[in-house]
Amino acid sequence: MTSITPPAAPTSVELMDQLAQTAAAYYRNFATAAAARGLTLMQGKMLSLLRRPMPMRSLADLLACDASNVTGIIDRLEARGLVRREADPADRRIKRVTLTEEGERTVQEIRAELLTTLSGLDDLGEQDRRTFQRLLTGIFPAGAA
Amino acid sequence: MTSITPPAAPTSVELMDQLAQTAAAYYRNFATAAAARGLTLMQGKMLSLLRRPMPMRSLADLLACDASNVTGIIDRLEARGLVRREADPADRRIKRVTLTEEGERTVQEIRAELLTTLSGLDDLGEQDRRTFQRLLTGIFPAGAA
DNA sequence: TATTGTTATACTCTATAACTATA
DNA sequence: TATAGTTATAGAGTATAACAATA
Repeated sequence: MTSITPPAAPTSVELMDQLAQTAAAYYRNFATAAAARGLTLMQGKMLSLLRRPMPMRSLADLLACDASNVTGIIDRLEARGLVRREADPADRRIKRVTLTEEGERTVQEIRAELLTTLSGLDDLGEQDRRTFQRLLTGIFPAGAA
Repeated sequence: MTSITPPAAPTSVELMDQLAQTAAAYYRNFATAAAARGLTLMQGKMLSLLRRPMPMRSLADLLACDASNVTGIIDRLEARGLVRREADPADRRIKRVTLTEEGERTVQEIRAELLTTLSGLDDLGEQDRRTFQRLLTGIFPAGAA
């Protein structure tokens, strides 16, 4: 046998553990970028969701949390001038949450800083980028990701 | 031009957004598995770290949080009989946190349930497994992952 | 002097339940 | 009746500061 044995492919459990490490690192870096602007992780996540004006209810659904939590988080973001509550002309029960200009700026700063911590992404070739996207989208059953 | 244009490879920003989705899905599933045993996300994470007995201080470092937080979380896990505080014979300042038998069982149950939500992993071939591991370990700079 | 762990404090996040305004 | 959002409440996570015990 002169052939070189390739390294064993990782098991599902090993991949799960690696995914846990990566998910933890992602949130650690996200929280750091948010904290640099005086925001908590949840406040930063909330801002990141507001690419378009959205009802409080939708934000609760996206965060998979109770609607009552959103009230407090939006309260604090509004007090800091990062978001606004606007009336929905079509349904007066609904309040649309909108980013202010400072809110937009803050989101962009957080995303830019996070992107620098993900420097490894820039070095990937086209094939790796396609594969990575396919793998990331495919590991959780439809609807869970 | 009769050739088929391949789909454009995702940009770094698109991959970052996909990673955010996947990280969120991971913790959502983890929290669900922990909640099924009456545990919070942090309590579940703490148990998962205890593959070996560890000083409180090490747990704080691994969770990237202040040491004072660990006291409360371990208090609640100890009150439920899932962990024990043991003296370190070599350094009496240190308390080693150890899983009880029920704690071990609980960790294994959570991991098993989480693995079923990651059913997509089982379908990956050897090449995809190697690539996925390489990509997950490479996107954060050394020390941040 | 430095380190480990705890306590006290204040703030944030979280789910539950009850409430209002609107549909 | 049902839905959107708020309030009140209690429990959990979080950082800061101060402390006791040990190194």
